[in-house]
Amino acid sequence: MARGSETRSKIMDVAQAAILAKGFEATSIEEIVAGSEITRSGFFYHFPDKNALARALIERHIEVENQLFDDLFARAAELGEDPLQTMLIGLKLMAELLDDMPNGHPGCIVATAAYQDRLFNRDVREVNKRAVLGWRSRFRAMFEDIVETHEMRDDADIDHLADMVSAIIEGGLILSRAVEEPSVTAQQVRLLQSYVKLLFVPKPV
Amino acid sequence: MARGSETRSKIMDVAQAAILAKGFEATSIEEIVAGSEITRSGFFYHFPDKNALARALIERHIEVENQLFDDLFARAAELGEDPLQTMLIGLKLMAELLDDMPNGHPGCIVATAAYQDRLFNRDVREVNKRAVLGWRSRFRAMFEDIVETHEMRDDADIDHLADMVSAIIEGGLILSRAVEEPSVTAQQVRLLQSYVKLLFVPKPV
DNA sequence: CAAAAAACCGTACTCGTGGTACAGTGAATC
DNA sequence: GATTCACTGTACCACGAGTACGGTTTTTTG
Repeated sequence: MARGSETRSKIMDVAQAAILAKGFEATSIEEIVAGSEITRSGFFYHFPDKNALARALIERHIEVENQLFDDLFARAAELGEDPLQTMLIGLKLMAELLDDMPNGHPGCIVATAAYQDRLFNRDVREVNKRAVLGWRSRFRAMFEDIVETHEMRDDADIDHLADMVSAIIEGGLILSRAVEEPSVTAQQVRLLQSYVKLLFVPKPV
Repeated sequence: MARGSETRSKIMDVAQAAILAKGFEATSIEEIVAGSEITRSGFFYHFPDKNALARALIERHIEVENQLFDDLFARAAELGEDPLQTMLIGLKLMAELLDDMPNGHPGCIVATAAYQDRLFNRDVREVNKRAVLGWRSRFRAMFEDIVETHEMRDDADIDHLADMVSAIIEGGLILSRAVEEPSVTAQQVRLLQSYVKLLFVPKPV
């Protein structure tokens, strides 16, 4: 990695840790600078302002998370025999992954952005929106595969089902933070798994 | 209402509207003051600092929401024949209520607080925590009634089920904000209703 | 190897916002 | 009539974001 992008990502690492722990506004540039072995000038050389930092962080976060989901559901597809099983296994793996993070999930930057509308500019909110729509189409595709081969016991819209995965995770993260119980998110994902299990009729063996 | 508490609640009204639209940090005291026909000094007469405002808002919000839930599920209990039906009707009513808010739900202050840990002091976070635990015990009581008379098709923890109501709502609110689709929250509540319907075996008529 | 570009450092300054201090004022209350 | 409540007005401090800009050190490149 070139020298420039190396310090850039170092800044982002430090910023991300601080922001997830204390929130975006509560994290000062001074503080980020101190932890990154760089000066204020150096920071503003890489990012025109704090918004640019936020945007970069969200974009990186999305990439990492997408990769993680890719791997997770690829593994699930290996283990599962059909789309429904793959989804069920995938959700179980997700819950386990969430459990393995003793301090709770690092937290979703996307949610932070959603609740601070005007603090971030249009740009950042657009990136955020695209991320959520990305998840929707990802899970929608999976549910489409399922409905092709499995009957539904209740009529649920597929787009809404796809959104439910995101909603449960985001909602779980909020609860776990509010109540200070890291396990909550994983529990919610397991309930979602239970719903999917009940909603679709398994293929006869 | 006495003169003092009148301006106090006026400040809170203005602040709440602004905060839900733009976020806590993005709303300046100057701005609140301008919309409340009061001076800066007047603001600080009522609230020692911004944190006190946040705390007062959360507390008031919880009261209003609790009252709303009380009414909603009281109505549902009138319409339903047993605990399960009451819950299913209650969730439907909730979805309708969410739908009737054309600009989407005003948004949950609780979530804002959850994602800005250090911005608020311990006090505010405690209030927030109590609110979430309050919802948990509320819905837990309802689910306890249900399991007494209905069999479960999958084993789900009752506390987790109770949390799911909050999680779905909070998660739905985040998604709807991020994607700018006000209908998302209600859709998620309907899916939760679908889950509850599938999870419990209805009483034979 | 020299020139140019990239990646910084230092200092100094502006501006908005939260918060403090405190003296003063009009209206209600005791 | 004195006191308290609910404010107003002014002045002031601290801190963080952001700008401006000149200087310095690495890297890269011709």
